[in-house]
Amino acid sequence: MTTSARDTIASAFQAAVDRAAADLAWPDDAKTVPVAIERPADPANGDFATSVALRLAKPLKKPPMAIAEAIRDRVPPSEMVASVEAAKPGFVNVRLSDAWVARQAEAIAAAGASYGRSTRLAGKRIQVEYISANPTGPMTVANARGGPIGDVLANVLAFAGADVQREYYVEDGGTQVKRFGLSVALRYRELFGESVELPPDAYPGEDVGIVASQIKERHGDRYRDLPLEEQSKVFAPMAIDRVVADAQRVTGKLGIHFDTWFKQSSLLESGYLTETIDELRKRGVIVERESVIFFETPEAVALRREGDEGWVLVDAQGDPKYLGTDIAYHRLCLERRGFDLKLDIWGANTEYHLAQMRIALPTLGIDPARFEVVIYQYVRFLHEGVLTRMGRRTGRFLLLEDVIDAIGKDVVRFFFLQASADRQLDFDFELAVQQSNENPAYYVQYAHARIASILRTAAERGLSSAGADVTLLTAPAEIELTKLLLRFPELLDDVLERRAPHLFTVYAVQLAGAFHSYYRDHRVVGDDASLSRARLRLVEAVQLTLKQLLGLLGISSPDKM
RNA sequence: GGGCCGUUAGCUCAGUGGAUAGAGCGGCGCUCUUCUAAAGCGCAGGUCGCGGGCUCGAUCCCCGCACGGCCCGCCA
Repeated sequence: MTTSARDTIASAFQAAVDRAAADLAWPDDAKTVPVAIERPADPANGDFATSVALRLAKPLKKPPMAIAEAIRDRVPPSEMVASVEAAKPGFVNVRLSDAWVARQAEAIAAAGASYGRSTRLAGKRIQVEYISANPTGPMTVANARGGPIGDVLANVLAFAGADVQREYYVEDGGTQVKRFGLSVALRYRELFGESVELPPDAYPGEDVGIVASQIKERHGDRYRDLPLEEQSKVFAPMAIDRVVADAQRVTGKLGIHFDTWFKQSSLLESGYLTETIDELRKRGVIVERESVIFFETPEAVALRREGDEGWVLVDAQGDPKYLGTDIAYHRLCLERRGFDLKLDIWGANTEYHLAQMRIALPTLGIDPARFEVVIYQYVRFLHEGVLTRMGRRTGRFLLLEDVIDAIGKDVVRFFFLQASADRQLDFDFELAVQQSNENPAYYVQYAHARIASILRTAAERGLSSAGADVTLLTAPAEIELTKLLLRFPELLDDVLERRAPHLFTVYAVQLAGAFHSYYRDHRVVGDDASLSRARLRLVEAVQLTLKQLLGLLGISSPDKM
């Protein structure tokens, strides 16, 4: 269980403001001003600061510096704080005590694998659903982006004590699947020398042909004389099984291991969609026109474009449509499967669907706060020198597995987690291969391996950190490095709060850089045995933090490189 | 027509109201008889897309515009 230094200082600021408010009889509206804590960019301004005095100046009608001084004088004394200052134009700056910081190196190293862990989400059951690519083709770099994002968020939630289930939703029940079956059937016929014409909505990718050949290898001409429609029906599930098996292999290569591969077809077979529609009907949000079942509320109507027929849940043939199925699926997870929260990772093209879901789920009495979605922008790739959107339906894509095989899972994961999900990514395969040895992922791993090397050397010389006196850590670089370690718990809070796993990579590079720099200038295993022990303890803390980070990122922590 | 995301160094990107805007790669120049040079240090490189506004203070919030991507299906 780890409380961040930031939280501790924030409480101190809050206490100081509360006391000032009481002592000086501040009016009530002063209490609405949040006591925000920030980290000054310039170390000359200390380690933490609050600008609350500047914000209070107007409601209190007093000069900000006077308010800052009043707050400064009421910050409770603490062994962790070396100084509290009021600074122009009205900041209150706190500097941590070097001695306290140095002692944290010991605390961190002693915490071991529990460093950063908390129980704040204990008892919460959370399903994280990610990737869930249509089972109609191989995993591409485009749909892979949700993988690391979802996986790392799942890791962090679990690290904070949540009971997390990782789910891959296999959408094997829809129209696209029928098309896929048809495309495979046509390719199957082609293998027997028939000349076939692909309809415009068929899948053009070569992977379809591969599935067809696999079926032919396995079953020969057994299905050759069936009518096309029959072939499509027979081949669709076979093809999907193959694709799902591939997805399991490829996600496994990425270090992603799902707890459940939930089939949409099982939901449909269970009758839960019908039951859900009945419930929606009871709640008065269903209309039927010409045998088509629509979801309809004033909000839904308002969102529709002019001329739009409505939101179809089930068509006139009785075939369930995506919105209908997805409402039932989410209801199943939140009402029957017992999750307190469902966190989905979706691609950018689902924006409209998300708006629909946000309207539909509350009509079933589901608290909207229990359904959260992280949307990520698309990955484009360089195709014949031009940036192209990937799409299986266009047959233009870059296979995830090829990329993993070429540059390794650690680099792939790191790459996807460097940019915020909001930002579109461009992937240049050639460049990625070319630069795979000059990669920030290696930079971070190398720091871990270097420390392992130091520890080996120490062991050879019979030296260990046992009984280390970390108060000997007084060099500025040692204090700075330890302060950086103290940011790790803050970072966990930020990643959780913002659902922003990319913050980990940014910090990891920063921490690795600080260590590499320290390494050059400070001999860890040296002539002075007590100083060596203290420094060993520090680098153990650094290594441990790196290991926690890499573990959360799902990247290996090598002892040798 | 409406909506969502983006626009920061040559390139890829951090920085979600604070004090002098950062990193990696690329460029130039240094540093290995050393606990791992997959590293370190230095230099060069910016009208934070443009124009307004709110604010003591804006790369960050609001409005407008431009550019790029995505969405507005009885596809998923």
